[in-house]
Parts: sequence; structure tokens; C-alpha cells
Amino acid sequence: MRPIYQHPWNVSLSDAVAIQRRLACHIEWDNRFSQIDTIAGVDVCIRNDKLHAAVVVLKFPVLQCVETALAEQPATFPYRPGLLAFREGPVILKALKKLKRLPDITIFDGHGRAHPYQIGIACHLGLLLNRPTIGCAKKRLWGQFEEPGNQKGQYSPITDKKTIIGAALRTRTNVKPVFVSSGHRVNLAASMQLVLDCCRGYRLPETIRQAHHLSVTSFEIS
DNA sequence: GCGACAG
DNA sequence: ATCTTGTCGC
Repeated sequence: MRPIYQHPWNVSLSDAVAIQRRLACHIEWDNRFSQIDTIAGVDVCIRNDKLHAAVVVLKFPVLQCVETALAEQPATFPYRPGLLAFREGPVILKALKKLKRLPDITIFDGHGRAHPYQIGIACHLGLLLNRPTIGCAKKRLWGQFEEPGNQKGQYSPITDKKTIIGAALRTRTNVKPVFVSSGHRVNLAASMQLVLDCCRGYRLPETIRQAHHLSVTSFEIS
């Protein structure tokens, strides 16, 4: 089956918003995955207007690396809060296409549902890839939340007009929380559990940490 | 007009 | 995200 959703990337800011609003109603918030054999982390770094994307696929739940992929591309679309997918999406898809096998779950360094139109980069790319995804950001973009308790595992909801759109989750005791939200086909509870399952180190899931390291390393070499 | 604002 | 020195907390 060919990709169902596709759209141009070289668009104006207003067109980008229009595309988001059109795609948003197709995002699925319920779990639609079964066995999880692999889970991946994706991240992008920018040097001299060049984007470097890295994806690290880990066997789950042992978190052993089974495959990685890199891609680079000039940065064209500007950074605008809410439109991150249009800036980083293309180079990320380029890296993901190099994988022998797409991961069962993919975690992004950015939001999912906790976005003004409920279509953060994790939702957007999950829909285009037709795969389950999770958003895991370092800072809030949309919605209100209270600081969660200081112990690892404690969390508080991120809400938008009484609707829970994500959670501020403490992945390490006494360390700033991460902001987790559903991407595509993974509900909030499962997203939070998986993010915690992927934490073996600092405060981001091991998957994203490794991808970040890899993306930084790649531009240092290039 | 002012404040907020993923990466 | 990137740039970039000293500095606060455990």
C-alpha cells in the first residue's frame, strides 16, 4: 500500500498551517501497535544552516542498538514554534528511509499532541510514515501544567481547556521533567510508560540521547 | 499593544 | 537549535 498522506514541504508559512489543519483530523490517539521489538529515537542538529538528522534503532526492551542512519540537508524552512515539522521533517524522513526496517515505535525530540493544532512533529511524521510515534520535548509549547513531584516517575497533566493533551514527566529524580504527548497511534499512558522504559541515563529517553549524540558527531566529521 | 514561543 | 564564561548545587 502506497503512502496515503503526502504534501509539499517547500511551502509558505500560511500554507504550512493549512496543511497541518488538514492533516490533524487524521491523527489516531489510540494504541494501534502490538509487539514492540524495536524502538527508535530521532534528533536533528543544525550547523551553519545545514541540518543533520540521526536515527537510532534499539532492540526493545534491552535497548541494544541494532541500526542507525544519518542524513543531511540545507536548512530552508525557518524555525517557527508550531511548525517544527516543516523545518526538520524532510531530513528526518530522509534518514528514516535509509533504514532496512522501520522501528515499531519512533520517539521524536519535540511534541506530539501538545501542540496548538494537536499535530506536533511526532503526530505529523507518524501520519506520513503510517507508524506509531511519540513526542518527547524538553520544553512546553502548548497547554497548561503544574510542576510534577520531584521523584522519578511522578508526573502532571498538560491540559488545554480541560482536555489532557500530554504530561510533564519526571524521568530522573530532581531533574527537569520532559514533556510527553501522543504522536500517532500511541496513547498518552503508553507513551509515558515507553519513555520511562527507555531511560537508562540522563533525562531524555536513551533512544533520543543516542540519536542526538550521533547527529552531533556526524556534523563534527563532515 | 503585550506575552508566549518544541527545535 | 547554536553561541558561550562563569557559576550554583549536590
